[in-house]
Amino acid sequence: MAHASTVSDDRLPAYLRLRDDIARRIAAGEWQPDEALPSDNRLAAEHALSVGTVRKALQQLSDEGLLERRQGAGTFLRKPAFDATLFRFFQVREHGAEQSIPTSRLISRAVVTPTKHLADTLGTTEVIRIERLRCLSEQPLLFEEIYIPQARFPGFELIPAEDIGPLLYPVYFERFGVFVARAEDEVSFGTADRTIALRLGMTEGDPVARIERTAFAMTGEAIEWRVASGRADRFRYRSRIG
Amino acid sequence: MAHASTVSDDRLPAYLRLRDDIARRIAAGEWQPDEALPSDNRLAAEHALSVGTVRKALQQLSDEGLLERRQGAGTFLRKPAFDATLFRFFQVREHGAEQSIPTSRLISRAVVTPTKHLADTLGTTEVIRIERLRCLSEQPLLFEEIYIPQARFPGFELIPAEDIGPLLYPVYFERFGVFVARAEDEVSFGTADRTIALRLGMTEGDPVARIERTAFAMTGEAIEWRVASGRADRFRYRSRIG
DNA sequence: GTCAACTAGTTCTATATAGAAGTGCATAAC
DNA sequence: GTTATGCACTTCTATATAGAACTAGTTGAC
Repeated sequence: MAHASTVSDDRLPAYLRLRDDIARRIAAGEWQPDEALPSDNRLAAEHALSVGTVRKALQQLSDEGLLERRQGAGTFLRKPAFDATLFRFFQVREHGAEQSIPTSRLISRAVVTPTKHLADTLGTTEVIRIERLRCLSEQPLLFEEIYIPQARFPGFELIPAEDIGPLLYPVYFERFGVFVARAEDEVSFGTADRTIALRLGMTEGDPVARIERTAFAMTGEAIEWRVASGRADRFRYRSRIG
Repeated sequence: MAHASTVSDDRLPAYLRLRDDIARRIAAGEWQPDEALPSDNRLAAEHALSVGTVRKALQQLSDEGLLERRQGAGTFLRKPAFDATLFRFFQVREHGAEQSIPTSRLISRAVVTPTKHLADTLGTTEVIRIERLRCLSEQPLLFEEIYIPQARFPGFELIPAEDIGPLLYPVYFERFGVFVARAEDEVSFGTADRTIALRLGMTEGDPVARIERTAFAMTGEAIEWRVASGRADRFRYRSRIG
């Protein structure tokens, strides 16, 4: 097989080492979304483990949301539900209107030198800066500055803009194998500076809501830092606790 | 034993029925925080199940955060970490100051007739309304209106104010056996009306941040609805996703 | 008194096995 | 053609067992 470039700690129990191994193979793109993995029995035979141990590893990956186990059918790679979990804020509060996904427009992409705070959180001094504007029915809603480490996303600034959809995390995953497992948001309130006012079509000093987000990979390292600004009077942020 | 007033569906697998049974006994206060539950072997014998099945039930409760399993020591009821999970917003953003828990002052408690929206979410027409003001070093920070169903919290309005600490969820749990398992927050920005401005010592029309929270019990029913308002310029809300 | 060794009891890991429950496809019946 | 039936295969449930890893208290040596 020899599919593992790095190897789990030998002192870890077998089911955890198997979990890590499968997680790596998922990240390496060995299976496509909705494609069935080998069955419990096959995996047990291949790894010389008992079925119970294999089940324990797969169950954990299923709990973590990477896999989906369908009784009678098989174990499938789940296509990450990015929208539901990581892109659920900023619903426009119209009267009866249901939330629709805003359109996205890339404004700029460039390699920049980060501030010290940014360099610390991303752990590198070479980052790519992305500016993006989200609109809903032609109305500018949200202006985003996004920073990602160049080492993990080589050539991101060269991807044709039309290949980048309204959501970035799928792009991270499909083109760079980087899976966003967790994120931390921080919501605060402020006023529009010159550039934000320009982008959002407001006047300087108007109230804006700001979301600072740090996104983490499964390994725990910070993968992205972004700050999004939008009109405060339209802002609505939902969060589930527990 | 006969400790179960209601009983799980017979069609459910045994490990789930056991999980429900133990969850009920926890809610009924059968064990104190940090007190050890019976061992896997004892539970297996008492319920005429195998140890593996018992372990599966306890593991699930451990995943849900109700229990804590310590190898070699036993299985313990976890004291709910209310502060960390459910009361972590509204940090004052001073320069180097670490966050400290604000003091709380109850302003009023009364049985009121709810609005239609409120009656729908709480599922009753008899609710108790609580007004509360949170301060940090004498500075008013946050004004809260809290609504709870009278049926689940009978006599809450009669509890001496000095018996109610700075956090409500422990009171819900200890005096009424209601455990807040989950909550949904919704953050938005607006302007201060007359009463809010009065409570918070600001002038009418100043920007305020608003957090609407619906809290749910383990059974899934809504247990509390509250709206908290605070100065927008001091506001900072943290949220963890994934 | 102090410290080490032992011990009973606990959870954790791993294996093996049997059958139930569900899926998807091929084949047969009509 | 359409509908059953059967079958191979999958995951799920439940049991049993053996030993490892760990905890907390007791006993014993000094």
